[in-house]
Amino acid sequence: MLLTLTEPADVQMRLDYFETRCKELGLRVTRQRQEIFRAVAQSDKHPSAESVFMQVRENMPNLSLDTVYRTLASLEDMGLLMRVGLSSKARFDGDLRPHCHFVCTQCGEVYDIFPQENEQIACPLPVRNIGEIKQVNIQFKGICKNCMPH
Amino acid sequence: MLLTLTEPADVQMRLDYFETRCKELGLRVTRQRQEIFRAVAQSDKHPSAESVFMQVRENMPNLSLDTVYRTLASLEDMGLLMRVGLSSKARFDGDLRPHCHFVCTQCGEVYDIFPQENEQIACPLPVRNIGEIKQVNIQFKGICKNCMPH
DNA sequence: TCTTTATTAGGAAAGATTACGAATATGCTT
DNA sequence: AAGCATATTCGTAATCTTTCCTAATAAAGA
Repeated sequence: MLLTLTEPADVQMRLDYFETRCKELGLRVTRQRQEIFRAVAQSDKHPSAESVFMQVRENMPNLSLDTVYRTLASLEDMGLLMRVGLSSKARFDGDLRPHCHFVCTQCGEVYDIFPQENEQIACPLPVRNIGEIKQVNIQFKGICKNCMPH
Repeated sequence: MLLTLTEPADVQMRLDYFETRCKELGLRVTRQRQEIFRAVAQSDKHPSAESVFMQVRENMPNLSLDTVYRTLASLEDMGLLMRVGLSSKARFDGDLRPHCHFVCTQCGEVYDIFPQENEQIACPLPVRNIGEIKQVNIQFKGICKNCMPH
């Protein structure tokens, strides 16, 4: 299968936006942040922290793994990249009726969301070209009412 | 908020189905498996491995954590429960256009799925009652074509 | 250039999950 | 009911992923 690589121009635009965003938020534009963001922005491979670390390290041998984790988390907070999946701790659900989950990023609580009668969850997308689906997982992330500053 | 607890009768039905399923697959119905499955089946709290461990341990002080992890994984394979979220390793995506992911449970590869022009991803569900949504995550799990026994 | 202070490197610690060998108990057979 | 074969479990150690801590570093404004 052919994967379309992100255009360099596009990456440059994103890097520019990254700098803008940093300045907006009063965050320093360090070389580490730039390179780490670039590594994710120009990849189609959904890299792990470890693989970002390996790649950026080629040009920055002193980069620490902690910095990668810290930076990826802050880039996520800044809305510059998204984390695929959830937190590092597995949670289980014995209820197999089709439903979604709302995960509170503050307290970690997981809420069930059952679709209304007339609502369809299933998204009939061109997934079948990729493989055989065994399971669908729809998650919302946000702040739950308990954690909201009333 | 009031959470409806799963009916006991329902749990008993699930336990029966659990036994049937074990026998179908030639797996032994051990007390550990029963109790671990029961703990998840009768909970609305999306428990973690650790909390299942703690709970079942009250009546089985010798239960080992390894057994909990092993059993939860096999129950997932058997289709008796689902794992909320993904694997233990975080993956990141710099592409913020709305799209879904297909995760191959065999090789771990993550594929992007972009919706067609006329397709809507967003599911307008009663999520707003729970909190403020920051992000939506739609994942498909299955076996990708590369890993399928052609 | 100088100063302030956010950020990083490096290693150690914590947290979550898995691996391993000896002991146990299930399901089958008699 | 007893015995057997072997899948499963226990207990602990090891691994893997992520986070914490402190001195050193470097970005941004004066």
